[in-house]
Amino acid sequence: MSTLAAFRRIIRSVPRGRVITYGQVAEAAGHPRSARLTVWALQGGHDLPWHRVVGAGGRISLRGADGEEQRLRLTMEGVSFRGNRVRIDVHGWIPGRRRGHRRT
DNA sequence: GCCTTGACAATTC
DNA sequence: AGAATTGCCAAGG
Repeated sequence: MSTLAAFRRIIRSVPRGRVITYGQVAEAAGHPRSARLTVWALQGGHDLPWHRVVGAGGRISLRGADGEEQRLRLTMEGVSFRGNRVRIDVHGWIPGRRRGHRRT
């Protein structure tokens, strides 16, 4: 499978109401230190749940209107925020885990 | 094949 | 806390 497909597969695996970080996508796709590849993967990704991909610590990396839309979409899915950060401790998704509850 | 560009991340100052 | 710095990997020019 192509690297791109691997990344997109991970992104697509994130269910509604959950979020994943760029770094985690990369890690799950087999490129542990390449968060930027997630950016690259999202670029062609029209059909991907792009709004469920957030920055480290739950930061909304998009600026302006795009960021607001992302936040809106996430909120609509039931994702809660703390300031301008998604509560990844609550909504974080880790591929392979059915119950995204972090544990140190 | 070298240089630039990315919706990033961790570190350092 | 915020800016700058470096690492990362693939694509496009």
